[in-house]
Amino acid sequence: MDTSCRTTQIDAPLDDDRAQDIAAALKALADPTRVKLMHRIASAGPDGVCVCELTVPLGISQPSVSYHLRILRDAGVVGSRREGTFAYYSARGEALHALSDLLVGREAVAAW
Amino acid sequence: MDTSCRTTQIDAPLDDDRAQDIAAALKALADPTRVKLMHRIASAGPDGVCVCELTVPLGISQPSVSYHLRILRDAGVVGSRREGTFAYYSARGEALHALSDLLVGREAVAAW
DNA sequence: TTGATACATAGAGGGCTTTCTATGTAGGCG
DNA sequence: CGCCTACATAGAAAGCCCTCTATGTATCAA
Repeated sequence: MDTSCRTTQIDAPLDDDRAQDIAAALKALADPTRVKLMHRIASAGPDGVCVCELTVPLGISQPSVSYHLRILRDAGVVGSRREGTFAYYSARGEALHALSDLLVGREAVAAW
Repeated sequence: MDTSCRTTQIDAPLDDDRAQDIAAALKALADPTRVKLMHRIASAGPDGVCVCELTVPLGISQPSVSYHLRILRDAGVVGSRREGTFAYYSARGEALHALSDLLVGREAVAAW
């Protein structure tokens, strides 16, 4: 008897580059500190939050906050704006929606 | 003149444990290999996909596939079922929806 | 029982991540 | 100018993640 696996797999495999991009976006959010940052940033209005409001309550050093904010910004999930010596970060709902849709297969480009 | 930061921050901070949980769930998906696995698993029907269908096309060793499948299962985004010597993995839409809702602030429990 | 197949687990190695301290840059005030 | 504040960057140390090979467990067939 033939005992080999018989699952039929018809779907095209997910492109390497696309998988990388998706993973990179998710990775940006996949850290407790950044989750907390996003919480604070997104719960602020569209004007965003001043960085100085983020440093103290998180219990990590200011450079660490800058490090994480950069990652969030590079991933496109937050935007930044300077005003004098202050920097304000705000959530980019567009990017978050795209990721959200991806998770439930609502994405235009085939995801999962 | 007072140049101190004036952003008002009224929201309650996000709980450490909750931030950890959210980050852990996202982290499970935040890897190119696991993104590809999810793509294949979710594009299969509710019966799931046989592991043997996942090992070959991903270009990594079988133990590595097992490693990633375990992470996805521990995170609750996939379920597994045994049938003889074969194992079938299927997507858990419920968990994926919860994460999806979280990203856009549609979550019942305060997130961001 | 003996052997083969499917999958999981263990342990090691290399690379990436996150943290810190120290320093750099830029704007506002006197 | 000279100093202070707000934020970013650099470099080092510690820990985690992902990969592999080797081995273990379970099911099925002969």
